[in-house]
Amino acid sequence: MVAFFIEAAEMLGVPKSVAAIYGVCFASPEPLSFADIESRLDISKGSISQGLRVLREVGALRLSEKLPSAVNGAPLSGVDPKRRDYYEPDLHLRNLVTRWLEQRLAKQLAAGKDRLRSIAKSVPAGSNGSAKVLRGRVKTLQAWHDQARSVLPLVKTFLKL
Amino acid sequence: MVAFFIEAAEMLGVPKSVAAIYGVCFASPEPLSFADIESRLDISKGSISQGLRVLREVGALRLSEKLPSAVNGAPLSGVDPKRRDYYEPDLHLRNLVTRWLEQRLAKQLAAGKDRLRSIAKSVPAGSNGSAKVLRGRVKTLQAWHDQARSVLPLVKTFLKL
DNA sequence: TTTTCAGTTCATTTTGAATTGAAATCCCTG
DNA sequence: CAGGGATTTCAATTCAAAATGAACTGAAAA
Repeated sequence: MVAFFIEAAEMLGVPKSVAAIYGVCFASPEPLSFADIESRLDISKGSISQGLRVLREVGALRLSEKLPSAVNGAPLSGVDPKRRDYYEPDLHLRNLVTRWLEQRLAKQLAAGKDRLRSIAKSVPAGSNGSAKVLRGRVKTLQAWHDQARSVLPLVKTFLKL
Repeated sequence: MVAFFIEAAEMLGVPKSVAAIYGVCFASPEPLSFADIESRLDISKGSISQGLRVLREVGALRLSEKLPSAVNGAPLSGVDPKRRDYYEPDLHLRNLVTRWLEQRLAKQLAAGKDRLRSIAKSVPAGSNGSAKVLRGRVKTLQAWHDQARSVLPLVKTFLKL
């Protein structure tokens, strides 16, 4: 399961450790504590702390209010559970993906739009061959860019159904 | 223009140098030689050579058969053009994007499918709370995965119009 | 044939993001 | 409020991907 998330994350440019943390939490029926994660993942405390922060910020994990019940009779080691935070996945992958699209794609597309505008302005106006070619190129870029922007909401809509 | 491509590339996980090379070629009305690229980009020969190879392999650039005509009266420096290769952008951006989707996304999604299947098999069958939760999680994952797979062709279609 | 130039290769270096680990901080509890 | 464990912080380290550049290849020119 962890591997599954790591692979997916790699493709989206999310650090492995973050993916792994989300992975173990997602794969656990009971909320996990910091220590639980540490013991399952062979990752430094520092990374875990940071990873948890990111995941909380993004809304991928949330603090579970109810303490994990001692499932299967296992009495939850000897530690006082009240002193730890327990994390569980916030189960709307949908929202995660949407948010990701929003952040990485939408932002970049917006920036690109401005840049393209200024590029367009700087293209020579002449009617000789070169100028024509260049204007054509810019047009191509703009067309592609517009398409990308119009696909975005489409995808978002689709993922919501 | 180069910056535009570099930004886009960063998001897709393409090396900067490669994006830059494509950028200058895309931005030039005349095909460019190795030396032209070198002079415009402050990038080492090695990187240029490798970048050109990648871009050729991917079909993003092609060798131009016609030598660049001495445009604007500029007599094309003093060098013998016959000894150089000249590159011009080839694939429509559309196709580039499609190909990228095909390679990175489609491949990963296919792999994920198998992995998910084997995950599903390994989930305990019991009817206690934990088992139920776990089965639910796997279901969620599968649903999400299916959605992703169904969005892909949609996007491809859309980008073709 | 020798020379010269265009381009390639690949071992090495650089770079920057991810990770670590140890010190600092927080906060519960006696 | 002191002690101590849980978490955070952040400077230093690691590590993989990317870039470099010197040595090499091969083809054309002299």
